[in-house]
Amino acid sequence: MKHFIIFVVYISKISKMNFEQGKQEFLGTWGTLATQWGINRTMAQIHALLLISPEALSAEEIMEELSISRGNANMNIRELITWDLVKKILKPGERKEFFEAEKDMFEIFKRVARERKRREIEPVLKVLEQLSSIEEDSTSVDVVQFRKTVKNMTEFVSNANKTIDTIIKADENWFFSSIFKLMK
Amino acid sequence: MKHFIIFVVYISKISKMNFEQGKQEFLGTWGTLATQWGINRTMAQIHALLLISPEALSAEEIMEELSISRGNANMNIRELITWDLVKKILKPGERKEFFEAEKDMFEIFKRVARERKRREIEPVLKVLEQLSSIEEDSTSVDVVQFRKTVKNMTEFVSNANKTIDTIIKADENWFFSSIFKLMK
DNA sequence: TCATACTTTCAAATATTATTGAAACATTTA
DNA sequence: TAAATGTTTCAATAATATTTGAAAGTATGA
Repeated sequence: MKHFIIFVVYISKISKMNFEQGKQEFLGTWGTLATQWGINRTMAQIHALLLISPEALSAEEIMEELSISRGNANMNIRELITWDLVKKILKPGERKEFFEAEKDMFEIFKRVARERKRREIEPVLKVLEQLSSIEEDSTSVDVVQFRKTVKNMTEFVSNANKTIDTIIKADENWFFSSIFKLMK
Repeated sequence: MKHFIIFVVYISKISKMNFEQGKQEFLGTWGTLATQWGINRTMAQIHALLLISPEALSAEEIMEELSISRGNANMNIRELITWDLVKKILKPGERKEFFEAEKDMFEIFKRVARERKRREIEPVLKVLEQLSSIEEDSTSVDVVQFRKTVKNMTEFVSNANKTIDTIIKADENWFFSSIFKLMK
């Protein structure tokens, strides 16, 4: 009996979702996902909120909707702006700043790719380059395997880097249709 | 003068790197990178250590080399095994378990892609699916924009998911050469 | 079966990262 | 210029995630 009730509650929870619940679910899911991606929860939630918002929102409205502090909101909005995912809007006659998200998914993807490339891939390539020039003429298996690993990794990361450049320049339809042609 | 000395120290640091230093730099860099990717530092360092090691290593050797505790080593080795990046080796006559990493970079990339797809993309698709069925026949701009966002996102994530499937099945040379052909 | 050699678990300690909120700072308007 | 209205900063605090290490668990072989 107990299990039956739990089951009914569960079903009604997923099937009778209204707008407000759907919205909360969306913001929450996006936030959780972001955590796994090394982006912080709040930043992702603000972005998600702006994505589903037809109008640009003020810092106040964002704080209110997500129940977060002024400082937190400010920091993460700024960060979203440096990622080029959100822009500041000044409405004529209003003194307040408003914020609006880029809404095209492929565009979002490309901007995230560009930022991650800059922050992660490029520094790694620099280190790998340095490592390929260690001065050790030992022929021990350790050194040999180290060299081999560094070489393979450099090659791979450098190819991946070029691939990302391609994607960044690509147009969505062209990109996916090219990829899907490759599948056959 | 002070700056000159700092400069010389810096240059000698990057140019006179020997094997031991190079190794530490490699382990450290890989660990840092992993943090940004939502993977923990130790897991990445163990993987890196096994990558540059010509022989399979025991838990003891891993603990020793990375100065980590037994529990930590064990947890992260197990996690690497579930990601299919490391496998257990039983040497005949030895009672101890040894561990060995997959060394082919493209293979590593594919296995990480497979795992992340399973852990991140698929759950998100499930949520998006649910969200596209919210019962709200309001025609408010909010609801309209919400529907639009969910629809676009579903489409994009689903294409990305298929793309990852393609990559997982691909062979390295074929994949990169196809991508590079697209660039022209 | 028991001693031994090894692996796994998990609660507590530690380290890391995110968040708050009040104060400082900046800009606009009367 | 002062008051009003916003924005930004940052030290303190809270929340999360990682790590330790001792104890429990397991498999091996004499």
